[in-house]
Amino acid sequence: MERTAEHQLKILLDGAEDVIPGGELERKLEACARGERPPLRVKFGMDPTSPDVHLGHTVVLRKLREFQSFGHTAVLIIGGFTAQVGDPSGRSMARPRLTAEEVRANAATYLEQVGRVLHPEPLEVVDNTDWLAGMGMADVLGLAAQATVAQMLERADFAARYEAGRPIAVSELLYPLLQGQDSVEVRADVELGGTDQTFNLLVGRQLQGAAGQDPQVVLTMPLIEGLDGAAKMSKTSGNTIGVTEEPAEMFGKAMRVRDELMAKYFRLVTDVHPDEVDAIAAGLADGALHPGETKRRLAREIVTLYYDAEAAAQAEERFNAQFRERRVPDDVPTHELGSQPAWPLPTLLRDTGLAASGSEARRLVAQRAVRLDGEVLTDPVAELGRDDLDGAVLQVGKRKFIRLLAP
RNA sequence: GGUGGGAUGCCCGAGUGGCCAAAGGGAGCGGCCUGUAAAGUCGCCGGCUUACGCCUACGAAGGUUCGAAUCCUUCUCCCACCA
Repeated sequence: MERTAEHQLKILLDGAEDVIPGGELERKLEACARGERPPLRVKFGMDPTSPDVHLGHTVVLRKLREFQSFGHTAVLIIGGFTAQVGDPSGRSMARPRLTAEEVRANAATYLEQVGRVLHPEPLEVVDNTDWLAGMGMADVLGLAAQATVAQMLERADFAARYEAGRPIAVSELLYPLLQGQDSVEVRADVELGGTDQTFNLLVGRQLQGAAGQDPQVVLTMPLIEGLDGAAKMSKTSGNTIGVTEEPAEMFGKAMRVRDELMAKYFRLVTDVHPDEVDAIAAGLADGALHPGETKRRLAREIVTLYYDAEAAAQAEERFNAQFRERRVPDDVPTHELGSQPAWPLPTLLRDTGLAASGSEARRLVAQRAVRLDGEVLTDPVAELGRDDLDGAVLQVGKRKFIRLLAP
């Protein structure tokens, strides 16, 4: 066990939203430090429904990683069973039910991506299909008897829907219990989750207590807003920065983070030391730090985390060239022209994917958004000959470029 | 089981026979501004077409009508209230 319990606690609580019950984590850490108990088993569960890991996920994953750094065991639970049954949560009653095959494939992709954040060990990966799939009706009823309807209705999500008269499937009431059962099965000492998971995590405590186990400590992390600055980062909101995105893409997206969220991003998704994050926040507040430059730092930190400092520097250079100096980047994707002698502009825009349809292409031209080698094209019906096009860069808006090549 | 309400473009939501490719808002896209932030501002926002215009579209299928998102019939799905 590395470092003192006190030191661990300070790091582990940094950025956290809530620890329940207060003081309990400290006691467990101290017991470990004194060698009275083995390293903590820290649980984190995910549904393998969408395997794209983004910075929102990393807020919790990075916290899990910190536990690993202190020698504690990360217990990653793949919700294979849940994914196959189909979680009818929220409005999306049509949540996909995945087959065992899809679950396996998603889980593999997911693990590969999670591996970019977590340490390879100490790490346990388990699938809750192993214990949930085999439960009989009697087991289920026994589990269901451990919580009351009134208790379930306290969950914010359920309460709001019940109040509004919107449907709540009976099966939904069981989900928190299944998740709690996971905690019992893996004998979790701590469970991590976003603040929206608080209720479910607490159910785990309850079930563990009933099973005679020492209930897990619940440690919740804040939800981080996505690039739109409004909704929490999620694939459905389309406001994510994915951990597998290319450096340039990652850097560019990071530059779109709202000013007000910068400090939060520094704190939750980068390795910048907490004390320095405080300094950055203060600098931004009193104007000592330039927001644009600070955001460049943020973008660098993020890219460095998933690639390296060199990739980050390149991404920044490219970014500056493109947006500060308005130069055409030199590594733009190419498009092979066909064999005909000339192309109508709308057709060209559509074929290259720069416009979704001919109609949109015409609109873009009318709005002076289309350039060929930097020259604005204004004639929506222009016929462009292959000699004019070969090697030229076709551009739409500020950030879409295609280099045209004749065969 | 009974009664009533509803299904409109990516989302929300107006529209109860022609002026409806369908108000308004949001999202999105583009111009200006700029730090690819926010805010602001102007424009676009079903498809095909240089254009005239044509096609597809208001849950599904039929029907009435010169003409239907709007009326009728059947069907599917959702919701509320009562039991």
